[in-house]
Amino acid sequence: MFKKILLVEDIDTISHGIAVKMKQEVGVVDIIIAQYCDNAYLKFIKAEKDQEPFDLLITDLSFKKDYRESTISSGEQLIKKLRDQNYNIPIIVYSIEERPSVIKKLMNWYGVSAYVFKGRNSVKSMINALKATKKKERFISAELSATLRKKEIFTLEEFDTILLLQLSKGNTQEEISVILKEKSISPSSLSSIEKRLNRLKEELKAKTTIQLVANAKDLGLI
Amino acid sequence: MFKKILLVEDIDTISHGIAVKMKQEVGVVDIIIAQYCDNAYLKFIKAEKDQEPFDLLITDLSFKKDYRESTISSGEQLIKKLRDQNYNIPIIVYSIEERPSVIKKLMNWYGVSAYVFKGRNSVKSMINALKATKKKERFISAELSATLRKKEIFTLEEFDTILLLQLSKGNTQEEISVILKEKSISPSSLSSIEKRLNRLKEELKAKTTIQLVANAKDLGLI
DNA sequence: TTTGTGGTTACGGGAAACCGTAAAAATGAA
DNA sequence: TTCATTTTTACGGTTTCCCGTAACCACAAA
Repeated sequence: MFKKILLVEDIDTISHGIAVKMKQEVGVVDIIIAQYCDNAYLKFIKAEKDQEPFDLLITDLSFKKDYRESTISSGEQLIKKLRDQNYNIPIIVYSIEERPSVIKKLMNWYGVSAYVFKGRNSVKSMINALKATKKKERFISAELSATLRKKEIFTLEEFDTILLLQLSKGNTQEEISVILKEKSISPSSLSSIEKRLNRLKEELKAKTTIQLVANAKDLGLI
Repeated sequence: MFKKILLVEDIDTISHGIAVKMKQEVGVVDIIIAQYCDNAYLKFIKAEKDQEPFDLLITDLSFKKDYRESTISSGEQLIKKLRDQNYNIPIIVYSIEERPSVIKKLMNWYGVSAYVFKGRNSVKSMINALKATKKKERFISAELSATLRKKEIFTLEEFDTILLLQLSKGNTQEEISVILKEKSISPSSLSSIEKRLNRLKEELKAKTTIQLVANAKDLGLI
């Protein structure tokens, strides 16, 4: 099994929980914890230079901001940075993120080997992810594999995002029309705005514009 | 220190992490973990009946939904249910929630004794929370106490909450008026609804009703 | 060229929201 | 009880939103 693991996770109880369980259940020897992405990157590079590289990276995606300023602020950025420098270390992502588009991107673009969902069975999932990764196989938590297959992904175009954001900022449709014209974004007419909002209402099953914005907020689209 | 603790937390790595650390650092004897609120409630009641009650409740606020159907779906609902039945067990909330209104509500309305923020230092915070609770003192994580003092908090009356919720569900003001009349909630006239919405818009600095609902969502008021 | 298609814009009528005013009802104190 | 104050309701006028229709434009296929 893996000997030296770099675990990137900001919430301390989670990293402790993982470390303990991994040692108990899988016999991992050495787990180094980093609470910031920047810190993780430095540790990774240092280990490479010292000829004592990590053989697995487990990372969260989102990290809380605090007083420290950071250049790498998300797990995705960390992964990208490593891949851009041609480090092919196997990576397991451990996150509450469940939007298919995000997961697909990680698996397909960055060659992440496993995606473990932070949930009620994540210890078992993590063990399976480790085993699969060891065998150079892919792994995705059971809770997600279903939704990944089923749900077609619904993403907003830039224009839709602008509309919803402007509405949530308190601008009327007419004001938005003016703003769009000023920025010379096309389309900008009131009609087009209305039409687009209608389409969005259908897609997000909203009766009123208020509900549309509320739903968009719930789904994390804005 | 506390002898028998009920820990309500859905993500298994977190509950493991807490359990391990609490036993190591504070010498807690017995930690029972519940991954669902319903389950937690049942365990709590059973312990009371068996004359072996818990002497502390530690709970998360938000829980993932899965195939199981649940009647209590959030930590707040669980707390409310216990308090409504006059159980005065000390409660520590452990959550990533950082909106002041939510925290204030828990501390003031439900008499939660400590609020621990899920972050990089939450183990230490949790230990301090336990100590404070033992001494019947209050405790709030350092990261939060600052923001709590600064921002003055705005809490809604029940009527306001109904309005905003109905709006976010896609009902028009007229429909809401009908609904209120059916439930014989006073006031129920369109005029009163309009007036109340105007007041809310002022208080939440919203230009439009859409922004009002969006802001309310951001602040965790609905 | 014509024709068709997809996207944008313009416009008009009806619905809902917005805003001010005033009457009616409820509340509370003397 | 009376009187004053607050809350709730009713109503009319204006704005914004909503929705259908139709014109306009660019582009591509025939």
